[in-house]
Amino acid sequence: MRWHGPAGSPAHLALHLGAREPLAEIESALARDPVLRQMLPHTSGIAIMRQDPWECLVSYVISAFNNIPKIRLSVEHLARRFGESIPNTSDAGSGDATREGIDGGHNPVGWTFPSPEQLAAASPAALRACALGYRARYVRDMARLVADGRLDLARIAGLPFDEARAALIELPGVGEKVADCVLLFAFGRGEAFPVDVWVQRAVERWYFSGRPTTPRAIRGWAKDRFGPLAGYAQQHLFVGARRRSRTS
DNA sequence: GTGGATCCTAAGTT
DNA sequence: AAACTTAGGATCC
Repeated sequence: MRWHGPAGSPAHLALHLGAREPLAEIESALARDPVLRQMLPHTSGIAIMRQDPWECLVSYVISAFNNIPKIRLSVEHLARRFGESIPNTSDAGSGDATREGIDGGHNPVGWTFPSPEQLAAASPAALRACALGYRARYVRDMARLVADGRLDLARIAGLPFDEARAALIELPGVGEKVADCVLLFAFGRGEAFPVDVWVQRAVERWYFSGRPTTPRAIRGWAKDRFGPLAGYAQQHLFVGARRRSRTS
């Protein structure tokens, strides 16, 4: 992981993990929604992380049309092959309970996530060896954009929501869903509501009485309904939908 | 119960 | 708008 400040300092770790989020307050607000009120006993405790924008961007580009075990594998490969080893790391964190619905934990303790410069310098063949498939080109192209100074994620972070979203969507491999993930998990824009297949199914089933809808319509609906807590609502719906789908 | 071949699947984007 | 890489999971011998 790349930290915003002094590596591993408790304050920045807490920020990264979303540990300072007022979860009780957030969840009691969400519980005004009947669907979420019923869901919360099963999903309580979700915190939205504040990820490094670059790591977040790459991770979610890799996530498209992919499955979670393989996403983990790819991120781990990237870190091991192109990142820097972190000396003197304890194993703290690896045995921790998984924070589902959140991209944390994809990068194993032991290596930093590679910088844009490190990935820009990687050969296409070496990137392919990270099991990225056709996404390898997206990762390399984005790395070059940042390394060359043509793309400034910190600048985008400061733009108004819609402008930042539009700028992200310009990037190779980034569509609306991935852009919303970066807005939510890296830029801390709580009004972002990433619509993936799970969330779409959940909203259609639990709010639209089974009527098919478009991701665009769902985003508009979510913004109206949940406002600045849309991202949190999305996480609870995502986790709830996935838990329900598993045989148990 | 185990091991391997085969088929299907997957946090969307182009 | 059909096609996309490829490891993992499911199913079936």
